[in-house]
Amino acid sequence: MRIVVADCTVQYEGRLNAFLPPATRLVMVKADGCVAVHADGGAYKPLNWMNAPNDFIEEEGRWVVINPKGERLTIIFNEIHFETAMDMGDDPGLQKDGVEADLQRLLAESPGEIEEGLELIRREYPTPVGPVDLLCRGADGATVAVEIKRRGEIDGVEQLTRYLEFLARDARLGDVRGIFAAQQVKPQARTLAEDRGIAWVEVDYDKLRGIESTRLTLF
Amino acid sequence: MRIVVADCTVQYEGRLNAFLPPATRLVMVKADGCVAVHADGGAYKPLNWMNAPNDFIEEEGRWVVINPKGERLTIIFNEIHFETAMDMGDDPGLQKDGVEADLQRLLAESPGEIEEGLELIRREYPTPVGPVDLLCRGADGATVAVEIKRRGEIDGVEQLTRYLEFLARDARLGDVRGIFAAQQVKPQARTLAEDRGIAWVEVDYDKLRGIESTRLTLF
DNA sequence: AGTTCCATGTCGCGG
DNA sequence: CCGCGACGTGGAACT
Repeated sequence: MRIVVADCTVQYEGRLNAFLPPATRLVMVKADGCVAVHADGGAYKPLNWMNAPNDFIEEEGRWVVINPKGERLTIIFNEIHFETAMDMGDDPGLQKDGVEADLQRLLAESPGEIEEGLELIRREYPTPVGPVDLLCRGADGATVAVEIKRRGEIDGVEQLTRYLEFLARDARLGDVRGIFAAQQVKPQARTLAEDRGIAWVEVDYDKLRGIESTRLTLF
Repeated sequence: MRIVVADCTVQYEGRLNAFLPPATRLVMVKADGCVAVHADGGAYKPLNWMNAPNDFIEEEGRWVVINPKGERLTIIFNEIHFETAMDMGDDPGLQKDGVEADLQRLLAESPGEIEEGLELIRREYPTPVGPVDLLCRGADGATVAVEIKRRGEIDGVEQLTRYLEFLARDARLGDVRGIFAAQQVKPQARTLAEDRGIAWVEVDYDKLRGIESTRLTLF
């Protein structure tokens, strides 16, 4: 990784055009060739950047970075205050727990936590407009499409609505209804779901993880 | 801005849990108190971060960063390879051209580029579910709602559908139809639009900008 | 503060 | 390689 702190101007021409007037900024070049220009504030996002892979033209006081799509970043260095480079080696990467995939897996193992008596038919049931997270059978005999989100917002309800439109056309499935399951369901999403006859339910991730660990202990 | 290059492990507990095994990384602390942990690769996004504002507890070989929502980032430094700090001052900020607002402005000036004979009634026409980008009159006399996106995807069609539902109830507007305009319209968005009787069109930003510069030259 | 919507979104997976 | 959906989405504008 290479780090330069300098007074510079920056121009980006690509998906849009953007320009940075002269000021002191940090320019970071990573081992994979990506470039980021950071101000001393404004969260983790750089003011300007180019993702790898890049062609890198280095001239006196001027860098031109071009990617295969023809986007171009030009950095003009007025004065360099500080510069260093170092080798950091590969990174083992980030381990995550608690994303939507984890939630879906836990609910597939315990569909009864969504609704009493619910049983899984299959995960990722395909439709022409995308896969239904969980296709289930309800205690009432109906086919139940479950859409799972970490945060339940209006577009999740729209998504489930589209699935239900298509599932309803499939005579083999019989009666079809929908359940919108999320760790948190926003008020507007509740309203829209209810308006469309879709049930919604908030699920407790920690409780599900508890159920899983109990199950793993048993077997 | 403060920069530390160190062998470290990092843990985040908040909206999810995430863990970084020991490796050499760059830790950046900006003047506003935000923290970012970068590997030497993987685009501009840090592996882990905390946005400002933060409480910052600095102990020997260990930083704990806590935000008002109770999310927590813990960095344990095994070995520090390099450290520096510098004052970079305020940044004048980024100037952009070519975002959705610019596209909307250009299309408002040249609605005929969306459809032959189209004339603007007004921009940001209000409805109870949000403003319609452009409300126009078609050559056929119909009222035309235009939704503009840089990249036309399925949500944009949903959005326009909601507007059309409301506009259709307003008797003063007469016949109402919709056009989905974007620099690029994705296949699924095309399909959904056609299914709902909504026209879609791809527009050329550079051509529009050419038309504008011609117009500015003329007057 | 809460909500909505854009973004050079980025990222990862599957066809 | 493209399409599609999740993301600790972030961030800004507006209520």
